[in-house]
Amino acid sequence: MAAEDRRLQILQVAVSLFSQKGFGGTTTREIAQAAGVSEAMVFRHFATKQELYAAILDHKACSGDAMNPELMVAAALKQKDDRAVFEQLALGALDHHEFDPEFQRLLLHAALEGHELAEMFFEKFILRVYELLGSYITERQRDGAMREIDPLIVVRSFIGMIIHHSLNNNLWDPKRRLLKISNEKAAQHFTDILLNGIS
Amino acid sequence: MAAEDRRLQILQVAVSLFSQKGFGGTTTREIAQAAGVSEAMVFRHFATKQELYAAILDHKACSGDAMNPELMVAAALKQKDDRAVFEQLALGALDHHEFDPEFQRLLLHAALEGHELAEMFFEKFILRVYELLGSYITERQRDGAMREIDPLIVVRSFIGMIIHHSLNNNLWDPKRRLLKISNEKAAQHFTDILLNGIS
DNA sequence: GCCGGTGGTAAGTAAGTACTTACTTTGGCG
DNA sequence: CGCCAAAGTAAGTACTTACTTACCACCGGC
Repeated sequence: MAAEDRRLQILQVAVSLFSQKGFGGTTTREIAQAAGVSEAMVFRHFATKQELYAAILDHKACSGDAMNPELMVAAALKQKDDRAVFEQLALGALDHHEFDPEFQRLLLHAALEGHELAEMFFEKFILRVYELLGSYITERQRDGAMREIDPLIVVRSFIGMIIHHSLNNNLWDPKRRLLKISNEKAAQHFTDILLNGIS
Repeated sequence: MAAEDRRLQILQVAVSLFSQKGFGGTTTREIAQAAGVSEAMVFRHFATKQELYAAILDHKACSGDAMNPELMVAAALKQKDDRAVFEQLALGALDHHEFDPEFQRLLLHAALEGHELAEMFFEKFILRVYELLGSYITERQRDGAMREIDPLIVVRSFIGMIIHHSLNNNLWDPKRRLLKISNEKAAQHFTDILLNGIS
């Protein structure tokens, strides 16, 4: 097997294990076993367990497709289509979290363990979403389309609905005992409540 | 030192460590050291590390003061004072999470690790909040005070705002770089957005 | 005064743990 | 073919881990 492929395979196997059991809860032997190689191979590709962990977070958080909020709603932003802006953003996030639940778990583990890449994700993504949405809301307030209220509180409310909904689906209630609803409907209703709430 | 006191002391020290570094990331030696005793004392009071962990989750999640949502808003519920119902609930949760940030971290760790007590917390608390708020909203919809919309979605939206705000403050943004706001103001604004959103 | 139980420890043990070393297999190329 | 580097491994090493054992010191009551 080619080195590059093996490296990627180990990485993917490790993603799954780390997301399930965290950094401290996963052993290098488990990773090697799951990849079907000896431990020595793991350490040939990643000098230390930490380096493997960092490579994973890097791979997941940075080489992102849905990691660019501006692109996702650029059209709606220009048209000042409030509903489209919020609904598309919500749907994008919900779909991403449903398609790749490991991502959210990994990120949570990293944040709880205080890994620097969790902070990096915060700065490179969350901060930008707040800025993007915040300034859009400010603009719409000046237009008279939304009432006066701290835009950051609005953003927090909206992001809260979305993230918490994903967290519920992925972590607390994977069987959907509390609430079973499509991402489309969720995005629509969250947007509905928010836009009504600040109009 | 009396046995009961020592037990409690070890428990509290372990709470702090587990909440910081999780189950796998905390060693029994660290716990003993932090409590100022030998490891043997830890194992005299708790047969295994697992048992200590379970005792902690039990202690935190069950012997709860703010663990009874009905009591907190009983008066407001009877008076059908919507604003008071939601605002008091929000403020109670926000204050609790601010006063005891370890609780949220511990719970998250437990949920990520798939500990049974996380599920128990879900059933004994979250489920009940959904039922309580859900049925209240249904009632108010019949009264014509709120528009027709799945009450569970409303509950999820509101809980989402609250939990995500606490999670932000405790985990992602302890320095409050994104949003610095008192719990009172947060509870007020979240309630504001929600009630306007569903009126 | 000494005795038993309670609170406490120093010094283990066996089974991991991350990581290494010294060695074997394999596949592609002149 | 013969060669050799890259892919791969078995069997370590040094250390940590959860958990034990065998032993001490205090102290109230007879």
